[in-house]
Amino acid sequence: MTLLPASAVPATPVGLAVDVAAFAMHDGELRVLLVQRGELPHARDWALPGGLVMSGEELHEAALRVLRSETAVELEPRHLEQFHTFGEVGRDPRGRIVSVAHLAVLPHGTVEVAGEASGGHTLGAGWLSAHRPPALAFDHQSILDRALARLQLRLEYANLALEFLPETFTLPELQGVHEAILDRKLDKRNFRKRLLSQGVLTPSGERRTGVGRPAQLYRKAKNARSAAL
Amino acid sequence: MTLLPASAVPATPVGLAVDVAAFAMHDGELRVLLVQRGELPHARDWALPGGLVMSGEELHEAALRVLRSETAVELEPRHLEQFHTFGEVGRDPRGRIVSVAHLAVLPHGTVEVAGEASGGHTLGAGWLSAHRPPALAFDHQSILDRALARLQLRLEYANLALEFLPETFTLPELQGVHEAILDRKLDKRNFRKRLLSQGVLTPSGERRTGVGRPAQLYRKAKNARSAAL
DNA sequence: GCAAAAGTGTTGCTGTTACACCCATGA
DNA sequence: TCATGGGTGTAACAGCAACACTTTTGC
Repeated sequence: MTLLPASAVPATPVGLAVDVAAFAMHDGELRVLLVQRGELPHARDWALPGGLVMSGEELHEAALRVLRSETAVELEPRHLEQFHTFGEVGRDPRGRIVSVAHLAVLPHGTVEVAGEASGGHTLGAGWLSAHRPPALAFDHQSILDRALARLQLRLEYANLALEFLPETFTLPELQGVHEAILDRKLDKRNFRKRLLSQGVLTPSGERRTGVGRPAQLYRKAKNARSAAL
Repeated sequence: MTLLPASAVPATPVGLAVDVAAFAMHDGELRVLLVQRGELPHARDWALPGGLVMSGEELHEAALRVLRSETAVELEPRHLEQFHTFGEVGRDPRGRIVSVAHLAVLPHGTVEVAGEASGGHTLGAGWLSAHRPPALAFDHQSILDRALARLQLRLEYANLALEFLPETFTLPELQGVHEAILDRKLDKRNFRKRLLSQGVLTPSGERRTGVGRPAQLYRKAKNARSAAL
């Protein structure tokens, strides 16, 4: 910290931004929130929501603001976490911009509202396939890749899958979330054994009826971690 | 990214810095490189080397520059990795400074040279106990805590312990590095079994003689990972 | 009674822990 | 020969992967 003049902070010509990879489940698929750019560079391409950090603003506040302003919807993430900072010199043709990338998880149902929105500089917003997205602007594909990797990590260490679901849910539903995030099928018996032995789920007594045999409903147990490293 | 005017990058009044937690082994102990501040705030307190990022400079280049300029020594890290970005509004009394924290590993022997140095604004630099450091300036204790946690993680996922040692080393020496990083004793037999079964070590044929029974020397195998998430 | 989805156990493998004695060398 | 540190094996346990059939409901 000693290269800093003791007086005031010099305005370095390095712009600081946040980008947000916000995930939710829709149609049994993992979706990511993307905005379609309305201006150059990369006009009409899809991009992660992002924007410059303001001076009095915490990083996570900037992430929330950006999420809301670019989608015109009051999104309430269940989880928000910084996961990497992207600062390669050539990553943005407009100048030197370093971006702190965030991972957000939005609960079930969120996906309904954000079909069409119009921030100032976007053509719209949408929830698109996270594993097979369209071509993305800037280095946003790298950011998304890394966000997915972190999300997959968090399945093991925290129980982040729970945050994608409503308060009560069935085990097959939870398994579906894991499968969507990992992008592969899991064994039903092993999954149940593992999850139930962790003791983070409590049966609600109710059952969900519908097609086929009714399923036990569970909810998150009182003692559930959420953060790690 | 859409809150950015398409023209040029506005100079946000947010300063971007890097801080570096550089580790090395000395006297069988894990040490971290600290500089003693020569000016306010926190004059005479110890701090991690750090400084503002310049506009054309990659983040890791800034980390290397800061490491060198504040210690007046040509340090050649074996590993350098960004691990978290610290941006809390009140973390620096001089203004809004967001800092991308880096973890560096320096090889055995490095510790000899950096006893006394004099960058412009420091009283000196030194390698101090990483697990029991003196009081640190700003939020540098939080940064160090997180750096240690990441370093411990990297013992499992990469084989970062190897980077602390010279090209050839004995198994007890390697175990010593693990113990110093984890700050606890390990079982000799289990450690050997685990490391040898990983196949990342190849015996060099030579033995190290000295006190007691001579020890087999090993070197890093050709196929060794170094990075993960 | 049939379609659809929920639920259930066992076996083998692999990795981890705990634990105590003998071996090779230099002084 | 003794002090010093290097090197070795086994048994219990936990966690994980593979694998197929029965149960409950709605129609």
